[in-house]
Amino acid sequence: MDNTGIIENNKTQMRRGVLEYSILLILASGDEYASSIIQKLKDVNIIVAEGTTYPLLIRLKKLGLLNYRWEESTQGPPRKYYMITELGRQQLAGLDAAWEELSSAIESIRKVTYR
Amino acid sequence: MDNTGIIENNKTQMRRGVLEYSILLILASGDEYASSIIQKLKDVNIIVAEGTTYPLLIRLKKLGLLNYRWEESTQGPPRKYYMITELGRQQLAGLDAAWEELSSAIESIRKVTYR
DNA sequence: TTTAAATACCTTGCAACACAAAGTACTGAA
DNA sequence: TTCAGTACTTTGTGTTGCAAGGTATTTAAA
Repeated sequence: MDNTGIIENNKTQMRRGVLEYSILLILASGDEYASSIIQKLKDVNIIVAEGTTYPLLIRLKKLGLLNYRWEESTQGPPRKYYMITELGRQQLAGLDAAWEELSSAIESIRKVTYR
Repeated sequence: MDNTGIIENNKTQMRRGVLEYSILLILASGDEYASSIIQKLKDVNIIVAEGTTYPLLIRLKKLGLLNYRWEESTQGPPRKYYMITELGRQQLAGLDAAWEELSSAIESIRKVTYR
């Protein structure tokens, strides 16, 4: 049995839960295109694949949390810059609360365990 | 479009990521049976369904992270007490690190956003 | 003795979604 | 005109949370 696999798999699971939240957070401080979002996440050790990010952005657009505009690049093909909508900001506030609730829940379980 | 649904769905996503971790944490401080684990999670506002918990415990058992023993109850049917194995404790240490990495990642993105 | 309520555990089918892999398209330099 | 770099997209697969429905045990009331 591959033990590192158990951990790796679980890191994926954890990442999963906060991906939408992270992306909304990033877009709340400025418009970005997909590759740049992926890079910003990588900078804080949240590794996410293209095949995850693109469909997710499309989904958030469909839900009305994001919009996008095309913008020329000086290097390479045009970029799809995503921006957060008013609805997106409202939802982000809810996710903020959800994150705080969750992390304080985990902290309280950890306290009991590592007394 | 049902907006509360977006949040609810995402809380589910977040929960998802930390479920195995929470359960290992709980079992690291003492043996418990499934209903009791569900209740302890509910106490810290992590709501998880039976249909999630039972298959998960079985999976963790198969992976060798948990074991169980049957124990009579003074009220109702016998209970399946789960206990964490040595391998489980090793994996838990890895999940601890993963959790700290993830939560500090989120905090650093939040700092940029809410300057 | 039968019925009901409480407790506990388990299974099935569905839907969501992360990701690897493969593909399309644009640009500029060799 | 070929290649490398950048960017966006789609398909298929595997995992897994959960609602719903089910089985089994115990105790107590009717």
